[in-house]
Amino acid sequence: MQELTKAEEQIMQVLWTVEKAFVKELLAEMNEPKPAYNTVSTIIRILEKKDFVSFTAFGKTHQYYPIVSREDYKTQISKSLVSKYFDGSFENLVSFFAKKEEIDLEELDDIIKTLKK
Amino acid sequence: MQELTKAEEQIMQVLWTVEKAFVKELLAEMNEPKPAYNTVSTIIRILEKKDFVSFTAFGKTHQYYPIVSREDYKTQISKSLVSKYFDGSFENLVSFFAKKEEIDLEELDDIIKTLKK
DNA sequence: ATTTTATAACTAATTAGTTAGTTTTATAAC
DNA sequence: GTTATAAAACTAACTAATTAGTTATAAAAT
Repeated sequence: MQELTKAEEQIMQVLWTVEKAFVKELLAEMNEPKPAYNTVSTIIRILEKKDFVSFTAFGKTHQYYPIVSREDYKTQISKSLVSKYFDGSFENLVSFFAKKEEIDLEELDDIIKTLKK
Repeated sequence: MQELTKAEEQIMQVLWTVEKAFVKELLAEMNEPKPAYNTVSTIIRILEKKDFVSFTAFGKTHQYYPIVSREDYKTQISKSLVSKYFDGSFENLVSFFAKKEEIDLEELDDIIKTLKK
């Protein structure tokens, strides 16, 4: 699986949210300043070539949908972050941010208890 | 703090490891295929402009060192990941990867116990 | 003092990514 | 059937990033 560029990621985030969409609909979901219709259209065709999206054709128009899930993509990029900055260990990441008090220990404790059941 | 491009990040990773270095030394630390000396030199000057590195001059030659720590940078990019993919919550990230069994629950429990002391 | 060497600085060339105009084509409206 | 419309496909222009050659300059060697 390849990495997404900034512009590609932006489109994917929208598509992951709406699950399927025509270019026009993607554009509608985007924040100002909106890119040109053709810009979105170009990027989605790049995403097609990268095998991140596919489409169903309705006559001439295409309804696009993700073929890489948000979950799979976030798994990949999280792992890449952990490998580059936390020695490949999620435990290191947790302990790093727990020390910085960015993670609540009680809450974490609850999460573990729930998962252990 | 700005984001690093791929090439910039590569140089920073080396510099963070060796703590201070002349261009020649950075190059020596890099894996094949090694870039040209001038490539490294250019990138480090970009990093200078971005305020990621500074240097001490020895006559004409510069010994570069990071002015943004690895810790600060990894904090930033981790937060950016969490905000984009985990709804801004580290707890979400932990629970996501715990469910995928990428994080060992016992180990996590130990970490929490240690930190609570 | 002149030549050599090593380095930073500058600059040019290339490649990757982004943006949007133009063209083509299928469908819809008349 | 011709014209209008809307979308994808193609393409060009632009911007950002990468790579490395050329130049200038300071220090070292002779």
